[in-house]
Amino acid sequence: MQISERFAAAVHLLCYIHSNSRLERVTSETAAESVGVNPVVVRNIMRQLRKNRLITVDRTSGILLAKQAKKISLYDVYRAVEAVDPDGLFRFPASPSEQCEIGKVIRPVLGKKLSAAQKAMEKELKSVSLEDLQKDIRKTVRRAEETAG
Amino acid sequence: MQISERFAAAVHLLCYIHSNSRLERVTSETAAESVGVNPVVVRNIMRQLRKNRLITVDRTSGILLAKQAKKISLYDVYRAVEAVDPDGLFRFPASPSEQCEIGKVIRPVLGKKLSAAQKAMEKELKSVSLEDLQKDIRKTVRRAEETAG
DNA sequence: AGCTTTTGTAATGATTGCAATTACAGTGAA
DNA sequence: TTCACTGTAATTGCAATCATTACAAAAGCT
Repeated sequence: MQISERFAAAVHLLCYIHSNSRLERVTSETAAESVGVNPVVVRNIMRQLRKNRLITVDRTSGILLAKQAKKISLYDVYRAVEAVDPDGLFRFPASPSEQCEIGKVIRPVLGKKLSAAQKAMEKELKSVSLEDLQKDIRKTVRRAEETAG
Repeated sequence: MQISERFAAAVHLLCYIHSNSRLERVTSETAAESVGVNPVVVRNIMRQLRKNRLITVDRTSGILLAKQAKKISLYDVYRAVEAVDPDGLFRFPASPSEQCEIGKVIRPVLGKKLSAAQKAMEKELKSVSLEDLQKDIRKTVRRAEETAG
């Protein structure tokens, strides 16, 4: 099982906006080309990012970040695109036996442990900003150029 | 998105085996009833747990844990039932643009951050044993009985 | 004002993955 | 040998994801 690529696509999209919006007009077409998905997918992601005030979409300037890159965390994006279900990351069988001691209480007991695990993952996402990513991207590009050259 | 209920079902199954296998014969039928899934689902989970040496299945004694409950972690179960894809928890768009600076490097750069997040989640799963769960279950049952009077 | 570009959104379809279920062969205990 | 289970394959139904088509609405440009 995997978390929908919509999340990674949204992060890619935001990085793309961040590094390109000053140089050229960013549209759902150009972004879709970079991310490698359909333009309509980009527009749907854009809707979620806009609703969560991570980007602004404007006729003249195109698509822009709505905040500083260092103020946008991976977690913000993850929440905006609803990467995981509101019921939590881990799914449970719908109807364990009410007769069985285990069945009666497993859900809250195990649920507590699993939600701690989910929170640990989300805490990591909170610790990474778009700016951090952008720095790593530049570093990686530079290193690749040195190796090639 | 959510992680397959097969994982939670496997944990439930192991708890059920742990608390019942001394008292009565545990079969895929009785276990399926407790967990609330089809017996074939239980047998398929059993196959994975057996392959990973977490349970033994024996004609006379029925289904038993293969190790002490304190030596089985949620992570062991999570791995055994292949709760997440070998490619990792987070999915990526298949073909980002090779022309674009971002597209060229986003995958490894973002991948590193996301795999750190996944690892944080898994670390939490490693910290919880079946025995821990069993204790919480007993505690919860006891508390419910007290409240009921 | 009229044309053009792009966004916003709905609808459809293909693909995939999950879980339920049916079916049946194999195995060992009684 | 009979019976009760396990082991496993095959199928079906269903839900989620993503691609794609289609088109109305908005807003720039001439």
